[in-house]
Amino acid sequence: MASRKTSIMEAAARVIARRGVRGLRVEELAAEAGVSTALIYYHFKDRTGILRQTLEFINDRAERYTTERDPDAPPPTAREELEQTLLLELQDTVEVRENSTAWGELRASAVFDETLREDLARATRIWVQEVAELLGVVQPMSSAVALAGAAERLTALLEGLSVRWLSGSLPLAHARTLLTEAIDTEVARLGS
Amino acid sequence: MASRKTSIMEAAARVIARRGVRGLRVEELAAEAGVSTALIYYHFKDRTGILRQTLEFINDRAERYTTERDPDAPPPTAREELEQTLLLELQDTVEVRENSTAWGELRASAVFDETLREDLARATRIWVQEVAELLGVVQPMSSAVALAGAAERLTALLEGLSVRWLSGSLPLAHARTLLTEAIDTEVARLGS
DNA sequence: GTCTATAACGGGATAGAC
DNA sequence: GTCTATCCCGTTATAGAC
Repeated sequence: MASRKTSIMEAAARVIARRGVRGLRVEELAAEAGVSTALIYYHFKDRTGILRQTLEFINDRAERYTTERDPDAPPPTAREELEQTLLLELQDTVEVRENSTAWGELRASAVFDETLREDLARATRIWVQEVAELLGVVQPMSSAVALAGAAERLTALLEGLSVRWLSGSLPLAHARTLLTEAIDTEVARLGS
Repeated sequence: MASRKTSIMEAAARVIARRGVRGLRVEELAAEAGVSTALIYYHFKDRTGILRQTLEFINDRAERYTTERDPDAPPPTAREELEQTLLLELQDTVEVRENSTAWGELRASAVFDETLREDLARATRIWVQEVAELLGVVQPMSSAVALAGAAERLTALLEGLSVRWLSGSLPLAHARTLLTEAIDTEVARLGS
């Protein structure tokens, strides 16, 4: 049973996807959640508290959708797993949109907010490491440096494609194609 | 002689680089420019006017630094020109920082602001086209589609690397290395 | 826990003198 | 053209009833 607090965070995720972190108005959030602003301040200390806890909430959800998989399907090959992991972030579903939007906002905000940088850098490092490991399974003979480089390029490219998609400069299908081709290229590069 | 208005826009560029488009406070801009807020409203109709004209001003400057070149140096090869064009955006100079920051802000804002999207998409298209043409000189046998794809990947990657740099997740030198390697890879891909 | 009503404040914008 | 002083509104945050 989703608690009141949880449903407020769900509403906050929707508002953030619509207005951005910096565009979130407590009053709009209250309307979206169907509660009063006072209740929001009761559950979250202040505006910053709303943001902090909601971003954490969104991050937890992201881990879920990133790892969930149909239990009856044949186990994916390493290459398939790599593609799926990366392409998952380029999907037009509510959750992915909310998550990518929030991530992009976090990234953009960190340019001007020192306090966000460490968290963001750490999360980025973990993500890059994850992709590097998948690449290592696909191309086991590659050096650690080469794997790290490929992973950094692929994840940075994904971030770039993602904002272009969300900002209306690139159709989703095309973004997916471009990313798939980049994966091909990087895998080939590691193999040569 | 830089007019008062111009020096306000220069100050605005600095404030934007420090606080972002959405973080610009007219009062802070006034302090930075050493004038009163009223004078700012005298020269620029309103906050939006400040932003519009300053972004235009920044854009004009960008074209200058993108195309300026030492007249005594030997003419660059097509490959060099390609690398220089892209790597120019990854430099720790005041102007590039201001410009990349502003571009990133524009990109991030467009996710939530319909009115920015068209301009941004057009600017992106022009930039991609430019890079595609340079790639075409390096690899003349490539199809238009392949060139466009490579250009889209390289410019999207550059945007991704740029925010990572500005948000403190990636040292500048490393970003440059990653981009150079990506250029290598894309050029090789076109040649194969 | 949840609401209504309102205080408090930050920041955009303007009036009017010089 | 430029300043000082100030208005005014949107938004965050809280007081107090239920």
